[in-house]
Amino acid sequence: MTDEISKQYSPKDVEERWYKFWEENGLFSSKVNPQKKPYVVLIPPPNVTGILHMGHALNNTFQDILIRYHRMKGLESLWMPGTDHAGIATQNVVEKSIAKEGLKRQDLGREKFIERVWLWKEKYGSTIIHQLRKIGASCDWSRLRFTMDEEYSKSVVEVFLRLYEKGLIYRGSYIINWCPRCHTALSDEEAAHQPLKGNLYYLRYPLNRDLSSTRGDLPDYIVVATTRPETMLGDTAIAVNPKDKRYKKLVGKTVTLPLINRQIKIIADSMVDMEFGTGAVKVTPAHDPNDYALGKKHNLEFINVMHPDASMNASAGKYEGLERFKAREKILEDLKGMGLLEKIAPHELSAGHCYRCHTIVEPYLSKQWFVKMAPLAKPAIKAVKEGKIKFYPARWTKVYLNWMENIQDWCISRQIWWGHRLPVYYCKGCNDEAGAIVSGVKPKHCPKCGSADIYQDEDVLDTWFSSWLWPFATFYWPQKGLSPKGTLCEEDLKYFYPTSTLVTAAEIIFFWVARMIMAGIEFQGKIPFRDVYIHGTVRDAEGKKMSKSLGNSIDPLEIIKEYGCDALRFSLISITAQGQDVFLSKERFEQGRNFANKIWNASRFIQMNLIPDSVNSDLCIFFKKEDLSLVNRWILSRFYSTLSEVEKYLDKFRFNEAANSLYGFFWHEFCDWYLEIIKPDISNPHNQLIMYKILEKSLRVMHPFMPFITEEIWQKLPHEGESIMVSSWPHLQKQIIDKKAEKEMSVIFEVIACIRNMRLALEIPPGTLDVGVKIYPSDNHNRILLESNLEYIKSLSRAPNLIIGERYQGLGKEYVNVLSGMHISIPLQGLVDIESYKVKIENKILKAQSDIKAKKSMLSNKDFINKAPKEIVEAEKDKLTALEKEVQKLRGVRDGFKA
RNA sequence: GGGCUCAUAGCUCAGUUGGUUAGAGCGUUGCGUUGACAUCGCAAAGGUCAGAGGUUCAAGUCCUCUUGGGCCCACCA
Repeated sequence: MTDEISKQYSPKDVEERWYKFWEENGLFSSKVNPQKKPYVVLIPPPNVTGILHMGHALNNTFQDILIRYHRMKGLESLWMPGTDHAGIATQNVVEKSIAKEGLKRQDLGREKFIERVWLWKEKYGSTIIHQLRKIGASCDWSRLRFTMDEEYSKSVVEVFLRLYEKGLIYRGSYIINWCPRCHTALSDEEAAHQPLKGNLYYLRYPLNRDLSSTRGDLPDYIVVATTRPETMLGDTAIAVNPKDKRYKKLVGKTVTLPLINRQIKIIADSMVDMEFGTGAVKVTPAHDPNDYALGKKHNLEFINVMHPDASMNASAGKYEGLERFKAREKILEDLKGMGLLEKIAPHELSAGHCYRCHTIVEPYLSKQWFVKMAPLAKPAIKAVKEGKIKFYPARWTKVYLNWMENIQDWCISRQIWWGHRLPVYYCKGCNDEAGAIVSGVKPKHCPKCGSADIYQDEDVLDTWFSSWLWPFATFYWPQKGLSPKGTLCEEDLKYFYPTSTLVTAAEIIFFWVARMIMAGIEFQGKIPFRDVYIHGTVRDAEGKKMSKSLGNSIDPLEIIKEYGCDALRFSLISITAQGQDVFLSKERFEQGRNFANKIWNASRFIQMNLIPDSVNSDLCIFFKKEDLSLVNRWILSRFYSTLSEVEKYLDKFRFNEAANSLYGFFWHEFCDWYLEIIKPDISNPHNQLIMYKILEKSLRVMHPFMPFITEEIWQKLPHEGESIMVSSWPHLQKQIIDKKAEKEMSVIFEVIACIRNMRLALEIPPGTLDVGVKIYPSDNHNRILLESNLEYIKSLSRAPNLIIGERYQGLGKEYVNVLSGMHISIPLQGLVDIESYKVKIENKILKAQSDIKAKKSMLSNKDFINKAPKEIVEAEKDKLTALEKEVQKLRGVRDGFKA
């Protein structure tokens, strides 16, 4: 039967089989259970347009580890999954898809277009949900939500109404970020500022001499500097700093705006930076936020010169119809022809780009809906300051607070079709846009004039206006009773909210995390989660962000195909230090694959050597620790030490440390040492029991990291229960941690390493060379070595026969190596390179002597003796003694060479 | 302009509140396969912890500055 186990772990069928088993047996699902404490993680809902990339793989592996870990620890673990309707992104995708049929959304009309989006969503929207299954995500799929679900939309409307009633939602004309390609307003966060190589254009605006009463000592022009010359068509003033001597005389004068020939005033305002450009700034109140403020303050005219697609409109005169950058060229050309273009200087600037299509956004005056944020931010700041919500790593706290303390109002209306329609209506009869009717349902009659001719606001809400409700809208708030999925809305909310841990990337702290905290406190009166773990960004080997458009991405599904899911997960986790960016190359996944294979083969070895009934549970419980051999006590101790570390690291979100701790234990301690040592005596009942126990428990601890291989092996071993994923996390038995045994084993490792070194250094071929170990009678190493049954070394190194203690006498004439407390010797006849070995010993002596010198000077320092903790001082003293002893022995060895 | 972050072995990176001889993976070199695993084992070489100063009995770790990368925020026309 054991012959059937393949020499190599092949993940393919294993992964599919067990995932199906888990899902079909309902092991992912969770429900209200008063007996247990809940542990809840909300998935950052991927966009329905999403395709699984490495960032998802990393993000969701962290979450799955936490969920599986806490589930095994006996908590009611819920990983709430779902997708985001991603307004602009999805609309763009569908627009592209209908473009293949030669259609624009306007050709279809709103209703038909939305139908197409839903069709698209049904067909492709769950791609990423299926892909998440491939990485082993143990989400409760029965609870899957979508931010455009009918029920979810009710939460969105409810929130809008409540905020409106509180006076926190208002409508107004302001300068917003406008994406001319997507045809919609964007929030400040959605307009990502990126450096741009541009120019600073110096334009001459002719001064109106005829209106001045001066003697002609005025210049012909006032020169303004701008990066966006096309907006000059909308200029309604020029501003200078009142302190600026250069322009003092000009304040109050007028200029003729070239090309348009509008008369505009020169005004003074302290907002103007005298250092920049010429110190005179053109003011375009409808196309720049600063100018807008100036316009309000100085009562200027607001002239919008662009259409929503950023082509010039009628106010642009003869430039009407030109696209903004074409208009720029033309205007510059014309100004140049008129001698009004003074110079062009290269200028680095930063401009907002649409985060969906990367078009340069246009600051644009338009009527939009906003949420007043300051009142919402206040308690959310407090919650974090009081430590109710903690960020890991902690430095993100500052980023969060800094943003929250300077928070701006949130533009929430979007001029697209795919999304939650604003619950706002207008009466055609009144024809009064200011008299908006905010209502959850369409009013039958206008409250003012009684007209039934009522229409809904065309705009939809920002996608994030639904995402920020994720922590409670997923539990159907504010609904009561039975949900469409058969869950109890209020009970669920009460039990699962607040959630436990949020795992996400830094990019969406403002978009999502901060806003969820505000919404949670505002609408539930409670924070939405306790811990926020912010992980790094996945980058390629050159440090570039992995993205499809750059063509540098590594497809996680390809990696799963080639190396297996557990390999993908383990490699990702083990190389990702807390909060640091990850630099990935394909080779990184070999480590995970190799580890999986190691686990596989160690298990295979154990299964091949496991005697039936030797590990039944009766036997397991009734053994006395003292009866166990040193190596068994040692491996038990190391297991529980490792377990303790893994728990400590997981609780602190130091996933890589936890993974590496496990890796080191299982591979280098359990496989390399323990299994090799017990191999010759593997049928010993104690050895049988302990090797099985350590394997089985290790599998459980490794399960959250590598769910598939651990399940596959666990099922083949004697086990209780239906699946490792619902087995219990090993209980940390601190009393089994045996520092003494660990120390004693380290002596043995030292002896063995020493012998191996000697053999290699002396180029002794593998064989049956006798090695003598002489132990000083007074030294307790004697006991350790005798007890440890060093015979095992024979099989380990395939080299020497070891002779211990008295039998050493007369065996070899020369000592060739020393350890504290013992001499190890090999007879020298016939050996080759003694000279090089002597050099090595000489070097060792020199090193030890220099260490001694350093230690002595340390110990003669009164401050050290007085101020350092006693243990440190004692330890240093011991070290000095040991070093001195070693030098003495090394000299003995060196002088012992006579051959 | 403000803030964050990084610089440690040939490469990619760990290193927790300062306290043994600074670690891992990959790579390199040497040795090793008759029954767990060559996706393996044993070992070796390789580091003035970016530079300068400071605090301390003690600094890779804390502070200041410098140099060189990366990121975020901000209304520099």
